[in-house]
Amino acid sequence: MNALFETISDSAVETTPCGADYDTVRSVITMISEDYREQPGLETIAERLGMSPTGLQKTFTRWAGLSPKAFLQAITLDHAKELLGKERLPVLDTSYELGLSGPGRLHDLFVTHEAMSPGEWKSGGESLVIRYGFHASPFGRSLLMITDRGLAGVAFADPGEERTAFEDMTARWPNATYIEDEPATAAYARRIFDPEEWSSDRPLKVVLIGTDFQVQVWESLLKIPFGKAKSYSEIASEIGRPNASRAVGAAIGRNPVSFVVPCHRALGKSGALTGYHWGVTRKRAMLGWEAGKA
DNA sequence: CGCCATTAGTGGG
DNA sequence: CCCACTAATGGCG
Repeated sequence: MNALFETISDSAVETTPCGADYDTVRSVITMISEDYREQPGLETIAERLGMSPTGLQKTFTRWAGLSPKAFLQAITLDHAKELLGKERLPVLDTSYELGLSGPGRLHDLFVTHEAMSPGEWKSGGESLVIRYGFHASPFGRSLLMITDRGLAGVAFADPGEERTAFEDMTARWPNATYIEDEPATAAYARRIFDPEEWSSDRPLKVVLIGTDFQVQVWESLLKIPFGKAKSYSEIASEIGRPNASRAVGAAIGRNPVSFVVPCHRALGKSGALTGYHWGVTRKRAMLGWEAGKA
């Protein structure tokens, strides 16, 4: 497929992922997945970005935990189908599965949640006080929004688009009071984006603000383990509306707590990445990033 | 067969 | 009316 990616052997790098790397990575992902006509190789991409191939390789690997080549494999249709995979129960070896349930969920961002129904945030969030701040994340700049009941919003922005992301979020609860409070949101940012900080002892408090249907869908997303995925129709069945897969898609698209409520783990039944509110490129990045940590 | 593109049916907001 | 869906269908290697 992309022969040039094989020319440079891996160099395992053990550094924590740095937010700035995402800009580089985003360009790479875009080039290899969207410029499919030319199929640029690592050397070409590095040149376009003004980097050396080895430098690019290092940056990419530091970010993803995966070489570009391996990353590419992790976001193919075949691999996506495997993520959807039918819980093939190894009938003979239950102990294996039990042993796996620990390490298998090692990398979950544990979340406790409560719902805030439209009745509660009536008239667009009249009495809702939301503090917000922008922070670096492995997926570009993120906008975090918190209430006294917990994390209410996570959005993403490409460079220069912060304003758009902010307006997107405030439009959801137009009458809420918004207070910039970066120090307050910074603690959340660290917790959310660094897997080292994930622990079941200290779950992250999230408040889901939406309709009953939406909240049901989002809760269902929270049950998908790290590094796995489900189809929209599976989720529809799970909440007892087997024919509502399209409505499920719409509800997932309205998920205000991106990444934390893992909307990137919802795929089309065929394994296709269909869509993502903050850009399919970012969805690819999240799935590939998870593949590198899983 | 497999891989598109098109169509019709779909349910929530 | 809009939509981050999907199963069915028909065309084309």
